[in-house]
Amino acid sequence: MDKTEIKPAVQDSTEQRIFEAAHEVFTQKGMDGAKMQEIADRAGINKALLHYYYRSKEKLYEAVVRAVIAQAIPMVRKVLESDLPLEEKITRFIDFYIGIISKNTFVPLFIISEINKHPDHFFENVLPKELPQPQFFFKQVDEEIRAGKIRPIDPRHLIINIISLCIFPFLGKPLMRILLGMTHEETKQLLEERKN
Amino acid sequence: MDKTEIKPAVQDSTEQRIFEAAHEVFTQKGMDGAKMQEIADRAGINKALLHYYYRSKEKLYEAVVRAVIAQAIPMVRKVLESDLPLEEKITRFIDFYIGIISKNTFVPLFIISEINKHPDHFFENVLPKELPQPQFFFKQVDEEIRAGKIRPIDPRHLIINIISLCIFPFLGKPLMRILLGMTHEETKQLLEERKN
DNA sequence: GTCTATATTCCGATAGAC
DNA sequence: GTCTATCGGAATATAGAC
Repeated sequence: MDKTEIKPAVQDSTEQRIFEAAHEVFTQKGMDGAKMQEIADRAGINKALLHYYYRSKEKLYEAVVRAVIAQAIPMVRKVLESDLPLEEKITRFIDFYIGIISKNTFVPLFIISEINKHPDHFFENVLPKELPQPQFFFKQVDEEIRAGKIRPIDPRHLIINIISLCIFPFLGKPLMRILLGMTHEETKQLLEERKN
Repeated sequence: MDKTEIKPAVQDSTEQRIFEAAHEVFTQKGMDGAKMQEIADRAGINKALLHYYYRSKEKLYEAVVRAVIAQAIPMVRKVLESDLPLEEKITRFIDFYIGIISKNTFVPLFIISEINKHPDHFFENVLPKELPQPQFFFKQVDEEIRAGKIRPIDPRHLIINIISLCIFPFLGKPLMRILLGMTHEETKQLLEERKN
């Protein structure tokens, strides 16, 4: 028991706190909008420490992006690669996904935005080793179509449809609120309802 | 014919060129990512001139936002307020919308992103005088449900669904391309197909 | 490891000549 | 109206004391 350092998964080390603060700020404001000062403030430490742990803003950003991607990929794989029956699979995915995203509203917009603005960061540096394999999902859809269980559809469109209907309502929440003239409460409730 | 200045709608004045350059840069990079230098470069003029025509970066940004909103609002009104039969209305909207957005990929993401990052700019300064009125649309949907023409659905969800399915595929295009392992060409073709 | 102070870079904005 | 040159502030990054 004389380890000099305990290394539990959840540790309140400075590095950890910095990372969490950076995660918040970057996902909400993007690479350009994020300021090192704000990150330092939220972490309750000094600007200089940011550079001590992560050499530069860019490196810190990369760490966050990597974490965000690492969290997102398994969710997608889960849909594409599990061998549950299609409908069940989709239902589960939607439940699971809407749960996550409700608590983490900024992440999807962050991913989409930053891919557009800084494609290099995503594709040169932070690309995950193992991309999801959609082939299995394609095959499954084809089978269910042949069995007459679902109407004929290009499986890629099906995926896009599902993802669109799950993600966009959250992305566009503020916009919709204005268009439909709703209060925050109504908006929140409406999104809850969508699990149908 | 001795007017000192001709004032056609499409004029290649410096102010016009600045605005167009600003429109490109702001919609692609957002308020924070956009740099005055880049706007000047694209307009083929000097940084100082930007300030001559538009006093500040913020003012220039506002001008762009105003234009973007002014262009977007009528599109939404068209769906919500015209008195075509519902299905026809939706079909037309989709055609029309996908046409526009294909040429103007960045605008929707710009709107959604900037609303999240700078709500003040959108809601304090640039709010359009006249918001679309969804009530008419709601009523129409109700009627068609009662007539048994469409299955029962909260009209707000219907709107959200339509918009999601139209907009998100473009927002998420780069993401989808990676997930599904497609080439640019395949992606483009897939989006074309979606008018179904 | 953590801080203060300072260097460095970048960018929006202004002054002033033409 | 348009340019060059420069100011001033903000933000990233480093030096160095503790």
